[in-house]
Amino acid sequence: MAAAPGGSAPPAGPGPRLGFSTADSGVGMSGLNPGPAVPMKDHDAIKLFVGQIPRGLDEQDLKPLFEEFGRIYELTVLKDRLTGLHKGCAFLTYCARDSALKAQSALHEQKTLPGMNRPIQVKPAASEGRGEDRKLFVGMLGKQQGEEDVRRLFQPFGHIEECTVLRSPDGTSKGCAFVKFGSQGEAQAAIQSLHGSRTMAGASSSLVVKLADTDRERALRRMQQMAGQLGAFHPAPLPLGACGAYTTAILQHQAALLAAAQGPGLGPVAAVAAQMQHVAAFSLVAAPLLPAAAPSSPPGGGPGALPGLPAPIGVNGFGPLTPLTPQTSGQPGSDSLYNNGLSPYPAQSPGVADALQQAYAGTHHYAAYPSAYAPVSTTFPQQPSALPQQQREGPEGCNLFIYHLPQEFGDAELIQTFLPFGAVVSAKVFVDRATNQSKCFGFVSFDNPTSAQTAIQAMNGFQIGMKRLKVQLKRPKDANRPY
DNA sequence: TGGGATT
Repeated sequence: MAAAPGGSAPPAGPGPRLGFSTADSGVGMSGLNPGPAVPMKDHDAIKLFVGQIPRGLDEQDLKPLFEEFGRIYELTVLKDRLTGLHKGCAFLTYCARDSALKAQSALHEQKTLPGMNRPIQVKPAASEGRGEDRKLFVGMLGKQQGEEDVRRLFQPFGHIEECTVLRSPDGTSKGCAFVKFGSQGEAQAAIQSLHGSRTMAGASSSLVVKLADTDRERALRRMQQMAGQLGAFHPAPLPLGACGAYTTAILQHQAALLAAAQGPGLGPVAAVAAQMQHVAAFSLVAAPLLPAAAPSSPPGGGPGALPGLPAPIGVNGFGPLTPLTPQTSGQPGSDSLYNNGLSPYPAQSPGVADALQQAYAGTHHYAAYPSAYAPVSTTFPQQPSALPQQQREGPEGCNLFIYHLPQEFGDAELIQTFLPFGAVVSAKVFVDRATNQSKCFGFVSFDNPTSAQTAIQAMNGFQIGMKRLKVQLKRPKDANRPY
């Protein structure tokens, strides 16, 4: 085993030694390390767990049994740390990997030692994992870095069993790799030293070195990707309860646009109206969670007054702005959903525009609190149930660039904001990987250019606090390159 | 004002 650099010894186990060894797993152990010359063990040696050993047998007694499969590097009976009592099991490492495999196949559950009712257990120790705890995922590699470059980077930390750079079908690197070490300790040493330690040429962030996904995690990831593949967002699966004040206010704003569209034939705004029906249907799903709609419209042409829509439940159904439906305040659930138990919106019945201002002012107000009182994540709750979506661009003319987003805006809020204008294929707020902070811009893709144009019409210049949203078509990929 | 990935 190669020593880890920087003087930090890998925790996988002691090197060759005689006599006593210190436990590496919190159990007191006495060691046996046979042979006058200190034996070397193979870099790929396997540490075996041996179970169902009679309490009366110590290392010297067990040695002959196991030596017939090869030279023993280390054999240690596990003893209780406090009482020193034999725990009925041991760790066994042969010098050669092959010896371990032979011993396992010859002994594991094949014979029962005297006095035991169950057959002996001989199998790789849990600390050996199944490769999972010594296989690393490496991200943020430069696209030109190949296997050899990656090996050079990792070889100081131990023996590399596998090294694979992930590539697209056309052969270009995906900027990430798998590196499998001979031991867990080597893998951990590499993580400690390399993760975040440098930024590779051509990478957008510092090197990522972490344990690779387990099979289970991988399966989960696959499922999520499948779900993401289903494509455009349909309103129904989105958890509405997590909808934040901003989003709600924006929806109110959209409702205001609708209200302004009372006459026929207003083009894009009429398209919004069509989409709002979509949203109204959507809100039915969440209705049990939400305050009942006001039976009468608020003054000033509020959403309840919208003409031509099936039922006014939709817009009110979204709203945390309880002043619009004051009779609902105090209903179970509404406080925790919408007020964070902190500062209810003032009990008045403003017009939609006012409600908008209130919502933004309120949210900014929260953000000014010490984080212990009003963490941003409370205003915009995490949505563990929201599946990570596949990033997909829509057709030409369907992709929007949105700038001056509120700092707290996440993907979910972006989706909510633009959903009323059409089927959202993807929505992404850009996040600084180092700080996890939003960069306050993002992209939204629709499945048709009309939706995109409608969204620009409705939302470009929309004021939030001191800023106005900038909503425009995304520049084509190479528009920046002058030549 | 651009896509951070898991054989």
